Amino acid sequence: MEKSYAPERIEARWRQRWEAGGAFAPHGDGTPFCIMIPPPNVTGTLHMGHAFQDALMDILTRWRRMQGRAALWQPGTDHAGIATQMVVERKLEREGRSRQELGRDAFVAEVWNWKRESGGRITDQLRRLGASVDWSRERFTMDDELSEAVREVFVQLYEQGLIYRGTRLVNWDPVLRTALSDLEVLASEEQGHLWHLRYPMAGSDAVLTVATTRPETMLGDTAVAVHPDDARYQAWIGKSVLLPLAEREIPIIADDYVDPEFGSGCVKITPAHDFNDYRMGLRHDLPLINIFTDTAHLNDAVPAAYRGLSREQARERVLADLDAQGLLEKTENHALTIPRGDRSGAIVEPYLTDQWYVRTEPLAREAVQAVRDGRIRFVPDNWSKTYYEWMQNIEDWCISRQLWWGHRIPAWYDADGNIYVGRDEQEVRAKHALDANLPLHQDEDVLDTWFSSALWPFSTLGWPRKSAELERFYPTDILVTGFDIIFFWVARMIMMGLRFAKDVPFRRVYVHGLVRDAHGQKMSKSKGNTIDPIDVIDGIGRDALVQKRVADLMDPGKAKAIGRITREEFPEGFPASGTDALRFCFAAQATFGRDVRFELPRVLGYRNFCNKLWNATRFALLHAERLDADAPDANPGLADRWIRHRLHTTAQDVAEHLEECRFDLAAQTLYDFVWHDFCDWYLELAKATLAQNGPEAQAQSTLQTLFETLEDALGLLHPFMPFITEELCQKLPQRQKDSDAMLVNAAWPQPEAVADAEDAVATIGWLQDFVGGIRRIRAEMDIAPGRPVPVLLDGWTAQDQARFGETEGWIMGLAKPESVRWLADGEPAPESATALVGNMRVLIPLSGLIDRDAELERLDRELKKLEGTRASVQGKLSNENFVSKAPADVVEQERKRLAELEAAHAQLARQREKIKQMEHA
RNA sequence: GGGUGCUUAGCUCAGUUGGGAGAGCGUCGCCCUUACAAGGCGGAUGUCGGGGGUUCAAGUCCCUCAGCACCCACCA
Repeated sequence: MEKSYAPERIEARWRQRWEAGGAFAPHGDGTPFCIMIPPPNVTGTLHMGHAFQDALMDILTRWRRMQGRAALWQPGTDHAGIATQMVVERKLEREGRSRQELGRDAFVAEVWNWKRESGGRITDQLRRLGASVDWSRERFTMDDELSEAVREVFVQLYEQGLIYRGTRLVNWDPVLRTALSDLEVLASEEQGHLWHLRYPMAGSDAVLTVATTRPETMLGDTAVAVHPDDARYQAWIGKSVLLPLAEREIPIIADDYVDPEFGSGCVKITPAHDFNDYRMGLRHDLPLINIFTDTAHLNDAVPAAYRGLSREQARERVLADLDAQGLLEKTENHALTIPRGDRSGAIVEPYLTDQWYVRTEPLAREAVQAVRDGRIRFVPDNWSKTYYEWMQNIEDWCISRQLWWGHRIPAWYDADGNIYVGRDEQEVRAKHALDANLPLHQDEDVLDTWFSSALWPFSTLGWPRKSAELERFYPTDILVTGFDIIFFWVARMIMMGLRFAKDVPFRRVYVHGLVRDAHGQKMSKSKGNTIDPIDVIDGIGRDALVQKRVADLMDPGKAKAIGRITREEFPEGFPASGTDALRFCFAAQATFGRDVRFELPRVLGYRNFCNKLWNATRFALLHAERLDADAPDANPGLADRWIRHRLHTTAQDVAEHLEECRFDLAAQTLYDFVWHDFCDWYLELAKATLAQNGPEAQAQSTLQTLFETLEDALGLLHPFMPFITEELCQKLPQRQKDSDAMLVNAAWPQPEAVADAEDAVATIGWLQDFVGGIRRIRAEMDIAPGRPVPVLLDGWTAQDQARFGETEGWIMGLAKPESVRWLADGEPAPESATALVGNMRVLIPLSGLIDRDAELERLDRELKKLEGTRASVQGKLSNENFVSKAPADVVEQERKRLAELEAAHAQLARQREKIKQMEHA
């Protein structure tokens, strides 16, 4: 066995063997357990967020599988409409081609090609993480079966009156030239201006001043509004102004919406290009004048001079022209929120179009109820508040997109514009008894990507067929996802699941935080602070890392700064940490309600943990030959009982934490057990036992405990660190017999409770104090660990003697005293350094070894600490209220504690006095 | 304007129903002790953001202020 752990040597082998062995398909007839992977973009690459999320899902899946559940982790990818279309369009652009040039069919074929080429990348990366998804069930949102589910849901919703086509203002992305849902629009706080424009009164010399942040839209104004109670404008209501430049007369109306305090108290109304104005237009029956093309250039509805200008050009031109006419009163700086498309970054334009909508209110009502009555639980629970908040204010969902990549809307039109919705053209013709010669054309638009994602929990399982998988695995057990898509995805899955699969899609939703960089910054390509999880696993050189970060930057000017910062932060690049260390790191960081900062040193810490585990196994294997499988069961020794008890409680705690999705606590518990209990103490104790010439039965008991504990620890760690645990487990002597048995298929360890654990815990604790005391004196007095020192014991009890009798061999091995002598009652001790074990004093005589002043200083420090604690306990106990009101057991505990503190203090004080006197003598 | 979360050691974070402030990393000292120097042993380090309240007792519950972050929202 290699002296050090080298992850790259073991991971590929096990990935291959697990998959070949069909380990990831659900098997057995245990209670089903199912997790749906949030399908990543098919052409995307794995980022830290995925790795984090996938690590957690895999921990749950592997754990449940080991518990005997028929576990299915359903994999697959999403077609990601806009994102994928943009990527392919950009690729075409580089090749000097364009989507429009190709035409729809050729373009879609091009995207499929792209998907075939690059679609395997993210699934390969998922494999690298050790994700135990059932690859045989991999799905894609545009698979035939899933597309069928999409059409089925669309048709049924339409028939239920929950899908309709409507003409309204939508969020229009003029760069992508498609409608967007509300969720795809992000508000960004930006610095702008507030322009005060003068609108002359019709048939009068007076002017009305309106304030606006978008002067270019004035060409589409169809009214000016004031507050009905605003004294300044009472006389004007009902009259009209002459709209400058456009030379149209528009009315002055009164509406509560207007805030008299803001600007001039007078608002221009552009119903076709502003959501508020649109609503006001409806209230006052105002005409709508659309002045934009779908690329946000001015159209023919404006005077010839402005036609064809972009929004930006139009603004300048309008302002200049107004100014020239003396109609620009003033310009103020003004901060405002600007809506931008989440993909393109373009300023979104409210734009009047025909789109398809889902009526969400009835669906949302059912979806809220499912969370209210606990059929779905958010973990942590506070996310349910966010969910309610949104669901109660939900707007209808615009589901049509003017894209080519996606599920085409199953609606057909005849020449008269009649709409026919159906599963396919044939069905539509049959259903509406349409003549075979009547020309029909299908809606050009595709559905919002999230429409098919919303069906994922049941479409992947075979719906609308009543498949066995659907029957077995739906509702799924838990969804693991980020808070950023609660609205996009989680809420919509709940709505669709309840309506079509007739039950909740999952029973719990575990919401994790965002993975940020070490400084708490969001990772992004443009900031140049992204970290590829695969690079953490395999390691990457500094220069390669820099190169990766500066490649394909939107703003190449940033390359230099990014390079500098990267070199500074990672002068050595990343060392290879291995998948297990990365996974364990994620688990350890997965606490509730907090984003996680990814710090390389922490991963390295867990790589060291892997190495520790590796070497602990190596140690055990050195003794494998001595293990006699046929040895009769001996009475387990003290240390054996102690470690078995610790193993038992560890296993229980880990399972409890996992039930509650406290991955951090589970990981911490395992880390502590393996490193501190098993390696630091038990292996050292076992070493001593095995080295001594004691009875062979005792050695065999130790060996049995050693190997069994190690095997169980590997089992408990397996969901977190699948590769190294599988590798090490195979090497254990008890595993050698059955070479086909893999840990991935093993049962979750359930170590037995130890009957007389209390005694073992107390005695080992006593031993730890004893050994620790001597070590501390050595360390502080600069006595080399190997140098033998005589030890005297004073103030001991029969119990101390009994315990020493049980642990003498270990103490001699671990603390290396030259000799141990029990002082008789009243026997004078030489001046010594002191440690306390309970009330017994462990003394190491000063002669020649110990610095008297240093020991006095040390004692003073100890005494001061004791005095501080003592004072606080005394304070409590001398408080009558505490004694009378606190529970009796708490009071009793404090009394006991005070007695202990006082005894300890007395012992040390006595010791100090002694040294002091001897000094004077 | 509504809503949520965070503030604990130099750094990153645990601290479950109120009852002796913890871990990892870093740091300091000693040690290449035959599983592991990616290691061992030991040490130091905290007005638990500020203020107020409830309580015998508050990092933990309540109020308030401050700072940071995020989400939602139609003020031109």
